[in-house]
Order: sequence, then C-alpha cells, then structure tokens
Amino acid sequence: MMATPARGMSARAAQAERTRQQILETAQRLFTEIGYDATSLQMIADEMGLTKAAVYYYFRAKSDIRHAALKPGIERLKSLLDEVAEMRSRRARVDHLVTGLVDFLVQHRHAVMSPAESSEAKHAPDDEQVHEMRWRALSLIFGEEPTAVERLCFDAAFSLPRSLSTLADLSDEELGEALRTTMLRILLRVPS
Amino acid sequence: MMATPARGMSARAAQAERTRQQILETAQRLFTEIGYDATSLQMIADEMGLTKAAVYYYFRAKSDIRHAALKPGIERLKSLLDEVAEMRSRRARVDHLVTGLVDFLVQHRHAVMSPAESSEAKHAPDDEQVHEMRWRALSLIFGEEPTAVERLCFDAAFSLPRSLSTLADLSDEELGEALRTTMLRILLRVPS
DNA sequence: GTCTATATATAGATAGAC
DNA sequence: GTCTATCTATATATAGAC
Repeated sequence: MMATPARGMSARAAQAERTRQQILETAQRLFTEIGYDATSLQMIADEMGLTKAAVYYYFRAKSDIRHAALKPGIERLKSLLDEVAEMRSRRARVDHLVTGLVDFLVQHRHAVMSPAESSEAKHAPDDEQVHEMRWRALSLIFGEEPTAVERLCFDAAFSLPRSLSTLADLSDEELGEALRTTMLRILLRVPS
Repeated sequence: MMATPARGMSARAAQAERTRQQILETAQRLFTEIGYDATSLQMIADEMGLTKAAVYYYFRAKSDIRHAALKPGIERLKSLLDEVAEMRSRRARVDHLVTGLVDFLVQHRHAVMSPAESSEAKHAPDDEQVHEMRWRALSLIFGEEPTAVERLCFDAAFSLPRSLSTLADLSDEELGEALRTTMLRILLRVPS
C-alpha cells in the first residue's frame, strides 16, 4: 500500500515493496492501454520479466491489482467531495471540484483507469463507491433533483477523463487548461 | 444481413433468418449490459435455450456477431456524415448531425454498443472505420485544426451515448429533447 | 522472494451424428 | 438446423521446490 518503503525496513523488504510497486505501475499502464479484461497476469509478468506465480506472491488476485490501482483516485475524489460539501456557493463548489479533479488527471494522465468498463464492474466494492460518489457530486452541483439536461451535462463533463489518450500531443499545462475550461463551460450556465 | 426474410424464401429458411436475428438481438443486449468481452457465446446460447454450436451455425465467430451488431450504427453514421458534408453553414451541419444521431440513439436506446471498450478494438475493421468517421465529424464541425477545447467539447458531446443506461427513467421524447439540447449547447458557441 | 509444475475452469471453435 | 462431444488455447490460481 505504501508508495515508498518505510524506515526500518530490511533491504529485502524494501526490494519487495519496490517490486510490488512496479507490478502495480505495469498493470495500471496495461489496464489503461488495452483494458482490464484484456490484460492477463501473464502479460504483466512477461513485461516485467517475472512469472505469473511471482505476481501472485504480491497480489492474491487480479482484482486486488485493480483495487490497488483504483485506490488513489477514489481516495482523492472522496476527500475532494468532502471539501466541496463545505462550500457555500455553487460556483465555488464547481470550481473546486473541477480544479481538483483536473490537477489529479493531469498528474496521472498516462495511467487513468475508468472504474467502469470491466467485467467486474458489478458488485465490486470499488465500483459501488464510485457510483455513490457520482451521485454525491451530481447533488452537490445540481441539487437533489437535477433535470435531464443537467444530468447529461454532468455526464458529458465527467466523461472527459476517457479522452485523455487522444490528447497525448498536449503538454501538461495545455491539457490542464483545456480540461478546466471545457468542464467549467459545460457545468456552469446550464439552460433550464 | 436482412432484417426480414425475403419473399420466396422457404419456411425453413425464414425460421433460420428469425433465429439469426434473435441471436443478434440477444447478443447486442448482453454486449450493452455487461460489455463485449464479458459476454460469452455460452451466455448467449443459454439465454436463448440453444447450444454454443447452434450459435456457431449462424455466426462463424464471436467477432462476426459484434460486426453485425455494429453495422447499422456505422452505416447510419456514414450516410449522416455524407449529408452533413454537403451543407454550407456550420450551424446547419451541427444541427443535422446532432438531430440525426439523437434520433438513431433514441430508437436504439436499449442496444447502443460503444464500438471501443472491447479487447478487439485494435485493428478490427469496424473500429478503424469508426475512428475515421470520428475524425471526419470533428473536421466538419470544427475545421481542419481544432483547438484543444474544441476537441474536448467534441468528445464530451459524443460521449453521451454511453450515458443512455443511466437515463432509463426518461421517455423517448424526454431523452431525445435532452440529448439534442445538451449536444447543441456543448458544440455551439465554443469559446476561443 | 521467485521459481516450476500443475490444477481447474472456461473461453472460442470444430467435427460429425441426427 | 440443432445437437453432443471434443479440441485447443488460455485464463486465474495454488502447491511446493529452491
């Protein structure tokens, strides 16, 4: 779970932690590039010069890798929504949510996994959480009873992470600015 | 390939055509609900009370079912773009594309398959075509050198088909109107 | 900590009976 | 036209040697 080996760890344990982290990064990249279902543990092992069994030493199941890969994004989104919930004006809420999300997206632009689009999407605890947060965000932005158009604007704006792969030619700054501008435009001034 | 058995067909052949069509509809529904990769031929066969081998009699491979399921949408989009290309004003082009697309989406709202999100997405001819049409549509709406924000607005608007499943509570009329309004709002009056 | 070897399940696909 | 039976490949996952 740790990004860096803790102090006091043996050299062996530190190496193990690095290996674990590398598996996670490799898996995350493959999930992003070709999708979760299409990524086999064999591919992950091959890319790292390990065997499947070695991968299983670090993760008990394929779904655990998915869980670990999704975790930082889920945590970030959760705390972002907590912060947003404290804000009074709608404008400030939208602004904070968009800015926070865009910053996270740009930082992880090459490893952004959409939680949906996996055959595990049903009943997996991660996806339950994402689903709940989606509802929470919708309420925070458009109130308890959003109109159909508002719901669509919400979906349109927050579907943009899926488009990251088609924007590889942009620098981090350009990408961030474009994402922020577009999301704000879609979410603010929605016609009734 | 035909939606209805042609005149002069034997009763046996007509029955075969119906079975083929039913397999297609069942598969399409499952592809939409749980995704292409997660749908096995066994599931399709089970839902219809057939065996896998029977399904293979009608379709030589799983990918052929996908191809047949995608075909109507691809054809519709292709002719729509041909029509749009003939129009002079940008406003008319956006209007015609959005209206045509929304009509198609509402009509097939329970069986809309996103061409991407399958492990076959690479090098499958269907996806090549969709990719080309995406570029063509982008050029028709925003010109040959769209800005980053314009590309994002394009993606946001045309990602909306993915949201159909979350709008099951709307009537066809409500859905169509909301889709049309939202897409037009996102695609028109994009800030420079 | 990483390996070989293997268990088990299921995928897509085919051959041939009826 | 639909079936049973089977093939082959590959998936996730485990046991136990080193």
